[in-house]
This record gives sequence, C-alpha cells and structure tokens, in this order.
Amino acid sequence: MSDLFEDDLRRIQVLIPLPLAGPYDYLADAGSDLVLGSIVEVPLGNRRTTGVVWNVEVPEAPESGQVDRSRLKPVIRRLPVPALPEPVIRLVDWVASYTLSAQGAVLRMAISVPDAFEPAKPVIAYTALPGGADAVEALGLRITPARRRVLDLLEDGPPRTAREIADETGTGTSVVKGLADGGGLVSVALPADAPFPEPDPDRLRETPLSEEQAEAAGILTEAVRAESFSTMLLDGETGAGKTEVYFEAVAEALRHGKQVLVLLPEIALSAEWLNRFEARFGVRPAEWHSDLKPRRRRHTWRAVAEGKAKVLVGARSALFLPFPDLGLIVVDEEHESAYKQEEGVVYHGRDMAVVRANLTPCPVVLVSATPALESMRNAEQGRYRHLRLTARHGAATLPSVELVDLRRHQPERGRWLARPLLDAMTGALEAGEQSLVFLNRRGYAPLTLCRACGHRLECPSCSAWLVEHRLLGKLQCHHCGYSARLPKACPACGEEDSFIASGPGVERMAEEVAALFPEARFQIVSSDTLNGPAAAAEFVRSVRDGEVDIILGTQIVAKGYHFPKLTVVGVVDADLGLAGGDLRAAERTYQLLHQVAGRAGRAEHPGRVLLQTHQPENPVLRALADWDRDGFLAEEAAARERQGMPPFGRLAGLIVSAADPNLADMVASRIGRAAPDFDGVAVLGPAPAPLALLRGRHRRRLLVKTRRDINIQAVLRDWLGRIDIPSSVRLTVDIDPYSFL
DNA sequence: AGCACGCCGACT
DNA sequence: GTCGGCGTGCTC
Repeated sequence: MSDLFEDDLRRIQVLIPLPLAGPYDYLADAGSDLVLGSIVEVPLGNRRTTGVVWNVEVPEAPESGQVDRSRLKPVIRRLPVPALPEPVIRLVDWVASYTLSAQGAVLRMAISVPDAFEPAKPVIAYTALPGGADAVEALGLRITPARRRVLDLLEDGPPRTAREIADETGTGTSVVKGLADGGGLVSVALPADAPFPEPDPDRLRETPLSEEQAEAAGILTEAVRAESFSTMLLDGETGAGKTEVYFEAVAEALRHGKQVLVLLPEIALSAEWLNRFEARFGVRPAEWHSDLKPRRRRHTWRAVAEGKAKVLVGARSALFLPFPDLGLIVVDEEHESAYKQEEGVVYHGRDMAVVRANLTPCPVVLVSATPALESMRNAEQGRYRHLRLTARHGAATLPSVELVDLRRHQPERGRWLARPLLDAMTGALEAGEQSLVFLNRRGYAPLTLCRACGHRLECPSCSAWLVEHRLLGKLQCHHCGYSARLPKACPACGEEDSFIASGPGVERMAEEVAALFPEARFQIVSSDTLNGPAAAAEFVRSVRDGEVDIILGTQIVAKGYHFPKLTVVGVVDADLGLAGGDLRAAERTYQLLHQVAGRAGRAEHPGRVLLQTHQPENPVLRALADWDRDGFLAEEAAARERQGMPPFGRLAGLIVSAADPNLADMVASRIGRAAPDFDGVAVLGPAPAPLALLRGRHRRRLLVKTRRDINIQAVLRDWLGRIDIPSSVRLTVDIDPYSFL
C-alpha cells in the first residue's frame, strides 16, 4: 500500500449492533462526510452489516493493543439517514456501562429497524383508464369476468394497490398485473408513507383545568420552556386529572417546535389514552411498540429521526429512538414493573428515561397514583419536584375499602367467594350496577394433580406447575411456550381420569359466578381473552353499554379503564402477591390492589371494595383499608433502610444458567468463591434461583448488596472480569433487580 | 447475530 | 470412504 493511499484514509470507530463489548476500527476517506452518529454499512467477516460511527478521531497507537492498521477494512458507504443524535450515543454508552451489557447489544435496541436506512420504495397503485372497459378493450385486452370486477371496482374511489384490488375483487394479483402490463390500468406511485399529521397544541379544551391542575400544569410548562433537565413527579389519584395536566406540557413543547416522548407500560391497551390524545390534539400520535408491522416501524423510526413525528407514545424501547429535538419525556404509570426489561439488556425504562432527559437535556415527568418507593424518596430528597393533585373529578369520592377475614367468613368447600363479597355483588346486581371480581391468576387452575397418587403436572423445561386453561382445552406453562393436552392417564401411576384441579384461576371463578348468579352476564378478562387493541376496545364498549354485570379479571383490568357503573370490586385473594421473599412484594401488592380498588365508583355512584384475606393485620392490607398510601410507603421505606435495601443500598442479581446443572453449579460456586470481601459489600448465595429450571436451563443466583456510596458496577466488573466462564454458561447481571425470579 | 471451522455417526 | 450433526469461536 502506498503512503499516498494511506494518508487519504483515517481510522474511525464503528459500533455494530451485535453483542460486542466495544466499537471496531475501520478506515474512512479523509474527505468523507462521516460524523459521530453516522449510520454506515461496513464489512464484517464475509458479510456486510450496519453500524454507527462512534468516534471519528482515533489516533494511531501501535503499542496499545489497537488492531493493526493493516487489518482494517474500509467503510462501504454512509446510509442516507440522519446521523444518530449525540444524546442517543451517550445514552447507549451510559446504559451499557450501568447495566454491564455489551455496547453493541444496547445499540441494537436503537437501530434494530430492518431496512429503515434505505429510501422507502414507492408503492404502486392503480386507477381506471379514462373511457372504462371500452378503452381497455380497444387496447386489445379481453374483458374476462375477473378483469370486469377489477375495472368496476376502480370506476370510483381512490387508487388501490394490487393487493387491495385482489382482496376486494376475490381475484389474484396476477389479474391486476396482467391488466396493468397490457396498459389497461393507470399506475400511480403513492407517496411511500403518509406523513404524520401535526398535533395542534391549541385545540380547544373541553373542560378547563381546576386551580390545582392549572398550578401543576404551569410548573410543567415552565420546565418545558427552560429547555433544561429537571425531573417532576406528578402524583395524584386516578381521576384527579393527571393526563390533562401533562397534556399541557406536551402542548407547550409543541408550541416550541419540540418533540415529545410519552412512555406507557402497555401500549396495546392504551386505546383509551389514544382517544384522549386525539380529542385534545386533533390527531393521533405516532406509536412505538413490539407488535408494529415492519413497514410501520420503519416509517415511524424515520419520521422520528427526521423530526417529522412530533409526539410519539411508546413502550420502554421507544427511549432509544433517534429524536433530534426532544423537548419533553413523560413516563406514565411510572411505578409499573413492565418498565423493567428482564431479558437481554436488563434495564429499567423509567430510570433510563431520566438519564435520556438528562443527556438531551429536557424535562421528564413521572406520573403515577402510586409512585414507586424510589421515586417518592427522590421527591422527598428534593431531587424530583413533587406535584400533587388531591381532588378527584366531579362528584366521585374514594371507594370504601373493607377487609374480609377469610378465617371468619369461610367460603363453602370448593368455592372462593365469601359471604360479604357475595352480598355486595348481589346488591350491585339488584341495583343494575356492575361488579369486578379480581384474581391475578390466568386460566382455570394453577395446579393439576392426580387424585390417586398426588402427582403434580409440571412443565418439562421449567420448575413450574402447568396451568390448566379450560377455554383452550390445554395445559400451559406461563414461563415458556410449552403447551399440552390434559393426559388421559397419570404419567406417574397410570390411573385414568384421575386429575383434579387445585386452586382457582379466573376461568374457575367464572364457573362459580355462573353457579351463584345464574341470571348475571359475566365476562372473563385476562391476557388470554384480551389479546389486542380491538378486543380491548370491544371489552370497554360492552361494559360501558351495560352488557356485562360481572367482570372476572386479572391484573389486565387494573389499569386505565373507567366504568361508571362499576361499584363493587372484590379481590379474591389479596394475599396472593405477598408470599415469597421478594424485595418488592409488599410494594407491588399495594400498588396493584390500590389500582384495582380505584376501579370502583368513579362516577356519581360510591364504590365498595372488598379484599378477601387470611391476614387482615398485615400492614399492606391495613394501609389499603385505610387508603393510607403515604403511611404504607413510609413504613416500607423504614424497613428497607434497616436492611440496607434499595433505595438505601444498591442491589444486583447474578443469574448463572446452563443446560447442564453441574456446570451451572460449578460456575456459580466459582463466582461465589471469588467474591470480593470488603466493607460495604455483601454477597448472598449462590443458591438455586426461584425458577431453578427455566426453558430447559438450570439457574443459580447470587445477590450482591452494597452500600449506596459504593460503585456496584465497578465492583462487579473487577470481580466478574477475572472469572473464566465457559461459553455454554450464561451469566446475566441484573442491576436494581425488580423481581427475584 | 451469522458463519466457518472442527471433530464424531449413518449413508450413496 | 464421504455427508453432516451442532459445539466453539471470531468478526475491525
């Protein structure tokens, strides 16, 4: 290679969206327009891949372990999309460092949009030839029945694609192609993707804000105008009008030409939210979630990157979208554990939203009726500005919450609803009102066992019982995809038809309700029955229109919906989430049951909530009965502080998993033996993880607890970096674990 | 994530 | 004698 040639090429770094620890070095033309964040195509092995320019000024440092210049390959080309904004690049670095993940694995979350980097292909659509069928015939084309239907369809209406024409006329696309090739149709190129309409910040509001709302909205809009980083906790009961308040901040960002990101935990269920947004701003926002079709996904990604999508509502992965001009982030239902990603890069969407806002910089608003303990603590410490909304809308009052002591009010044998709840439901039914029976268990029964020998049906690849789903006629594992029919004979003792269901799920509750209230119309609502926005919308409509008397629901009904005629909420087993040694069991149970309770009596009708429990003296249940959220949080915080648990200390979970149980044990104990031994760091384990077998892999767990002033990532990097881990063994690090599974 | 390399069982 | 199973390791 001549010196002249080498001088024209400079060394740059490109991060590739593969689980690689850092960027690779490539060569680029000295005069090329590559900048930090440019999206490029590069050779990798014998294939090509997409990557992002991570560093444009890399000095030659031959002695430093840098890959030798002679091994570097040149960048193939820059792709025709805007460069990744710098805050996104810094976010990727930050998340990788915080979660101890490979940088490339984090980048994948930001650019895993197949084909988004090429100009969109125009869509060809067809319209009728002027002159109709006669004109077509004049071209020498025969008018077959199928062709006739196509021409009739295109007589009026907009241009349609070949696919649409085929579907609407019951032919194949070949008929359309045949006509078009012969010149019998006019083809037009549609703009590839319809542009995202601009939300109108100044569309009239229907209801003016209350004084309290206006004050909170004023603080938020002021933060938006400041265009600097700040965090606000918008805290108020369901029905207090939190959404209207943050919509004002969204409007203010729009007036300043800024983009807005709204994170929601369950995008599929947010038809309600989208309708409210549309009512306020006149158009629907852009959406981002896992079931977007690839085409829509690509279009949305580009529209965000080009600054054309002004408001985007999305699930946690939307955090990594390339907003060039972000002016506000909202995290609604900030306490939701759905924000925690548990697979791959393990991160918490709410926390990373705060980081994203800091790097941008822009304000971030965390919104909840039951804020996470961490968020409350940050508010108390003055790190977050705490905005409280205290009034509930209109005439609605808080529901009354009663504990039903199951030791005193024992349901009949084989039944789960106790007398006080049954009476309340009867009352609602007679008054023409609705009830919700809440049980956070999908399916018919959580456990199926053999009457003859006691054998329990278990998942072959997880340590979990198979759950009977009678509606599907299947047994299912809720941790992997395993599904099977109920066997005729017991696999352990061979006895036939010996299986009995043990314990209730929502399907079984429906059976009980049907037996006790034969005249009532009921509906089961779980993720099995509510699989998609259309089903969710239909459910909401049928309840609103009074077509349902009793809802049997899992946690899927806990959020977002308000039903004016729902006056009784019964929780079948309020103790369900409290069992087990999970750090956040109490907090999560409180949040979930508070939210479920909030479904009762939202209009003029006062609501009644009945919590069935075996431990009415439990602080979580007492706090629920007294509607004393802050008292509960204070008590919970004190307990965590005593134990040095988050947010008073730092916690990390290490999960070692392998197909071979002995190998998992060996590596786990190797890690345990190498554990650092110094003040402020405690290591528990290794022990079998709560799900000791998951998807065929044996799992061992260690918990690392450190003082708050210790950099737990540095401790882990140093410790784990010295351990030799065979490639068949996987080590997952979970910083700030939420569930201990 | 791909894809090649590499070392042990059933076949034209 | 080969074709091919997927375990292991590398990609600037």
